Amino acid sequence: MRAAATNRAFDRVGTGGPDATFDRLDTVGAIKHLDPHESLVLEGDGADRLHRVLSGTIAGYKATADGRRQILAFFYPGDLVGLTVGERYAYSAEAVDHASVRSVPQARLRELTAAAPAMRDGLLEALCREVSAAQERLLWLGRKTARERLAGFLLECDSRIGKRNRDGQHTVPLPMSQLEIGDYLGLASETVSRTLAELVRDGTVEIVRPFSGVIIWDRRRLERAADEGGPSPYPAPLFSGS
Amino acid sequence: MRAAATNRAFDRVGTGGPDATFDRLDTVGAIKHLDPHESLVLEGDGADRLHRVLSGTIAGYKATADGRRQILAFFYPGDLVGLTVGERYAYSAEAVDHASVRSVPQARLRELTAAAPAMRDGLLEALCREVSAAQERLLWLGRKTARERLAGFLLECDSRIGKRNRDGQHTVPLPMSQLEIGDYLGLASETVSRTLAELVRDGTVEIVRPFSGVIIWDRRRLERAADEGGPSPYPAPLFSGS
DNA sequence: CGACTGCTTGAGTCTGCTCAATAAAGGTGG
DNA sequence: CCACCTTTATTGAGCAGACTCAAGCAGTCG
Repeated sequence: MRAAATNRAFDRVGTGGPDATFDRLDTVGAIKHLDPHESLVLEGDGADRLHRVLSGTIAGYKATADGRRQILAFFYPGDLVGLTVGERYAYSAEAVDHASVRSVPQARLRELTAAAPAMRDGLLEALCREVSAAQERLLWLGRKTARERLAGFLLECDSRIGKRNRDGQHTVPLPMSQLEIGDYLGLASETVSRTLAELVRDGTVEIVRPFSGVIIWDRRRLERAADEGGPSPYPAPLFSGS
Repeated sequence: MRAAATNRAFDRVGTGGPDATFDRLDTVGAIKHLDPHESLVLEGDGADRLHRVLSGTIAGYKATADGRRQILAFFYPGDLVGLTVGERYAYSAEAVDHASVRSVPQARLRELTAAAPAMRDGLLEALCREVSAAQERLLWLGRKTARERLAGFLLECDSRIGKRNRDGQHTVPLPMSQLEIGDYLGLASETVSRTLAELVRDGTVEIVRPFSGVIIWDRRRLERAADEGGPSPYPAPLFSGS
């Protein structure tokens, strides 16, 4: 049972997605392996396939003519890449590290959704979560400081792929480079480095060397940093009045 | 036939949405009138209704504890506000000007979607467009200059609610204040004012006084401003090589 | 005809960017 | 296994785009 073995790779995905809903996708389509930075889909290309991440990390992004890049999402095992109603991909996607995906032809997908209403509901829900995630990010990029964005990012990564370690702390793997984190947060890579250094000086987090993740030492402070920005002025208001 | 009369209000919506798909929504739910700045839904509240804009403009937004605000979308007649799979609204929404909506209870909506597959497909498509719009905006907020964002915004407004006037130019109504435009583009209202003044100095657009919209005098230049930023260095590369 | 709200414009500041130099990792071939 | 080369991270110096604060103006509404 190869499918079952493959599935185990994302049993641990924590967002509580309707992952099980898409299990039957595992019976169709071809598996593709990607090297770091290898392209999976390109914005504007015909959206002939839907991709489900099996292992590794994929970055979805948009780019401007002059090379600026905005990463829209990091996709982890269980996530769907290239979901669209139109006939063209709305964004490009490439592997962050060594990754593998199962690519399901649109035609097969249509058959499956026609047969299984639960599948269609699953797609609706996945799409809904995608909207919600993108909108949350709009607040970050439009209105938050570098410190707030990075803190929010680390917490987001923790909830998706973080694990509690033997010391009771959470270790958050960061498979992407600081440049990619910057492209996700709308920051220069230098700013990511500096801001991360600040969180380390605080004692909020520790960097796993060589750079491959962080350990969260003071979650409370990290949460405060995520929606206040300041190093730690006064306890969070917690929506008391007004 | 009051429903038909109400419908006419958004016959002109230009995004080619599946508006007709939702016509049967017009047979259920109550019509609500909203004054400027009147709240329609609040983030976190129980998402017991889906709202369809009949007239006017609605702003969907998220806010931070300390009052910073990011407008996620402006909703025009025909648009759906409050679409979510979860049981809580993911964002707040309030009227920009005098507006009216039809509010359909979730229960009725479920009945309707159960009965009409086309309705469900319509929701899927609407959601998909919402993702796409949000992701495009991520690129703006993360990687574009004030000039690029504003130019892009004016073009977006034009394509949604702009009209060709007698002189052959496009007139774009802007029902929202410059503060609201700023909250949409992640800019201070002063920056909106200044940047708009720059486009006026260029001869790219003209402001309709009192401030209520713009006339686009040089669309080519506006398009260049939207994806280059610079006042007008050299003709757009148009993706020639690489 | 005032009072309010929203727009405009100026002056100064600041966050985050660019450019640049150095250090640390990772990969490759001898 | 080591020397070499490339890529990525760190840190500093200076700059700039956009923000804040503030004053003045205009249009609207009671």
